Amino acid sequence: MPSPVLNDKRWSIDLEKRIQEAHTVDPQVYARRYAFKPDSGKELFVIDTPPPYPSGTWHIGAVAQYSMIDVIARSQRLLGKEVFFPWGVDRNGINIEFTVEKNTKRKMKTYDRAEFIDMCRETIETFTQAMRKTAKRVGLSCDYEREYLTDSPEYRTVTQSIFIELFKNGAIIEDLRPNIYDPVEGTTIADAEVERLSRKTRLVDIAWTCDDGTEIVISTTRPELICACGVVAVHPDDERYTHLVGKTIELPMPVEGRSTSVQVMTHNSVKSDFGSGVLMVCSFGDQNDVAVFRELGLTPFQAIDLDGKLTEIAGPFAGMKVIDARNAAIEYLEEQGKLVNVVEREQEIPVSERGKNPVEIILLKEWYVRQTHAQDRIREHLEDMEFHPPRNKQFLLDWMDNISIDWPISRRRWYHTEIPIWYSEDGEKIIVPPSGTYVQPWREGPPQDSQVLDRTTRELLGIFADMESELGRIVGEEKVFDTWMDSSNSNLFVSGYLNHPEVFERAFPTALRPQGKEIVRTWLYYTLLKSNLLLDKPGFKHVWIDGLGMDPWGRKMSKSLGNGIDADSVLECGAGGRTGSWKVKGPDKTVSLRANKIGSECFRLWKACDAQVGDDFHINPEEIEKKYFGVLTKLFNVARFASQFEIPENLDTNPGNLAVEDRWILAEFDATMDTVRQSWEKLDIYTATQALKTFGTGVLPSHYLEMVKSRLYDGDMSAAWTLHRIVRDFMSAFTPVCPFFTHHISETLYNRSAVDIDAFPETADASVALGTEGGDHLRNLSNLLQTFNGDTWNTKKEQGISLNQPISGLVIPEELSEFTAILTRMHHLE
RNA sequence: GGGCUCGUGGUCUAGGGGUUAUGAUGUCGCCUUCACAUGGCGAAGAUCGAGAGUUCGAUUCUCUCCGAGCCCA
Repeated sequence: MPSPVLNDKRWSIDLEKRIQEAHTVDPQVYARRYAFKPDSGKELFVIDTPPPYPSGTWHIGAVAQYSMIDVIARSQRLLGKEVFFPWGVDRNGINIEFTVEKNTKRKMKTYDRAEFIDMCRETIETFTQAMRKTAKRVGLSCDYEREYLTDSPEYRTVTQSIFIELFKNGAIIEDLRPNIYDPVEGTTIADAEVERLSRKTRLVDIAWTCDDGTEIVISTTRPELICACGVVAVHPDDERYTHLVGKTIELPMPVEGRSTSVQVMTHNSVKSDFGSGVLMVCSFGDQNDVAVFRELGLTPFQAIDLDGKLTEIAGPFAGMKVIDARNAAIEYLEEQGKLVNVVEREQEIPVSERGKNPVEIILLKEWYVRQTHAQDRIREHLEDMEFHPPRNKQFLLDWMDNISIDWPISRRRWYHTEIPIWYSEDGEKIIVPPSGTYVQPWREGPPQDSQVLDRTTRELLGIFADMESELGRIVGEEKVFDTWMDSSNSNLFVSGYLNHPEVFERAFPTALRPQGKEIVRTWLYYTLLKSNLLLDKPGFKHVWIDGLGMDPWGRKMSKSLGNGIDADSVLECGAGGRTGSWKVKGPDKTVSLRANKIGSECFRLWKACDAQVGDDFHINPEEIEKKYFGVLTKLFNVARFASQFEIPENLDTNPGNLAVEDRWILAEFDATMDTVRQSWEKLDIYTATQALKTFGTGVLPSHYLEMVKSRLYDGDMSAAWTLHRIVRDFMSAFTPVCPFFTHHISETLYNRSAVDIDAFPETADASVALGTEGGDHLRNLSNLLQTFNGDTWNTKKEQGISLNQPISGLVIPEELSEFTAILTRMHHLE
């Protein structure tokens, strides 16, 4: 008997790793396969890869999502597109600042700014390396040579240039507005960065006195803010207080430099059933206060400063931290006999997402991207974008419905892109660098060819070199951008904006934005906003929004729950014969999970066909192995079986003398391949993979191979041609999901790697293709054929005969008369 | 409190106004059969979360409730 060309007895993790290493060993080969070649003449397909944020370990759910982005990248190459699958790393931001602060046990602002920035860069570099290793291990076919870092001068230049562009066209403005502020980290944050935490707070009832002597009780959790009270409000329908409306009411605490009383007015937002039904409105206790101040046209007070301490209007409490001032205020009120009641209760308070610090709303002069006016236009652009799955578009629409204020983009942090502005001494003119230059105004002066603009009208006044003498002492902006200001340029950057205009022309709108649903309101929304404000275009052709990777019980993985599963442990499971085991805290008890072999190919296969895109998915290594490693084993063995038979010289040309069963399986294969091709075109990974799996582990081995085995052993070249043609094309179509597996098989058997195929395989036998009469006829017999085989196996089993023993008395159905010869031979019918 | 998802054999999952409700895994039974026992063949296993409504007909559409998750206030 001939021996198989595929040496290994079965697919293994060590084999997978060997193939993977060989795959990346030659940079030129790698580049030929995966580098972006915009001049190849093919249609461009640029993927706006989510640049991961390096922070120790990479979340396994994100790794799973990325592997699916890779499936899309590879499937688009298979369809003949020129794919740019960039590898970017998001390195700006407060996370890395926190890491350095934690490592050195020193707050950022105690450092020299330049020194701190260097420390951040060094620290993040080590994380970046680890992340790239995982990316390669899971098989991402990114163009790593063109790696971009969002903290590189090249990337930051784009951010700064876009800012200047938007400032000039009026989409970015500077204004004094109430801002959400994190006093501990000392920076403004956006709406999207606020979350809520449940904490114990004291709700205090305070007695206030009106000018007519009436005493009323007001409940509040923020007594320290009485000094910033602008108005006392009751609901217009609340008859208990009608008589008080318009009266003046005395503040129950001493204040400095402001009136000691306020008016009682009505407002619809007051909840009559909360406390006494009377509300003190302070600048600013919460977002509602902001709205009331705006609607009633009141001038806000600055009660809290940038350090989170009360200002001088707080009189005796000035200079105290908010929490100390609160305690002191309660004590004071008690002494004065104005404290009616105190209740301790659970309340959800707004905190910053990163630092978990209670946030304050304070008045600050900041930079804003105007966005409320752009919503309708963005909606129009959305019509031209295809969402996968369509229902996940709703996350975006809901968020857009809630947008009521502009986007504050300036932050008082350091490891971010600098706002590229200098101010003239009189503060009336600003200096901005020329497009394409990266500047750091906190430590350098403007380039000579910078432009001087009027700060309010944005009118161009001249060139810096000519005007330097009349500007006085120039001050560089110290503030930086919100990191989303960087991230939301990613599609522009990877498509060639500014750096490669001729590519950008063809590549924008960017072909694909793949991402998780948890960052729809930030990354996706801000990107679309930018593309709209800058170019008035939709940002993408396709938006692909995947669900989140959850623990085996469907809960979010988190350190505190102890239910995390490390990505590397899954990818390395089985390497060197080492099994994997995981201790995961379940809802009731800690569960031990075990698996012998997983690896990248099995992991990818699992993600590709375990659930449709967009749904949250449960990650359980035990199940991944149980359900999908067998699929790989099966497919490998089909190929290994085939590999022992002669491979016809010309697999591309149909020999023309095929037996009916050969033509039948080719008819079935053509239908499968048609589904696969269409699914790859629609970015439908699930359907494509399911179709391949069903064919490759089902009808092909169970029915066709059983049928033609004896012909193959007899050296029948028609059967060999059919089988090899199918195996070869199958590997090509399957390569997006399991690139190393298919690479190995196709290279070993056919001297041509499946990963190099850049045209979807053509029909092997045109006479049985989808839509032909001959093909339909054969496909219609499939069920009957498979049922007959099943019945025959069953009958043998019932009669206690082994499958290769002859059997008599079975009748082949009339419709299958064409198959009489082969079925008789297959089952040893007598 | 509001919004959006999701609830289908033990477990995971497909589907969708009329189907014997898909597939996998697990369970059980049989089979060393010349690619594969990390396998093959077969069997059992689901009142499609609960209730009401629309309909000739609902697991599918609508509503209410229950449960899970995410997001927001």
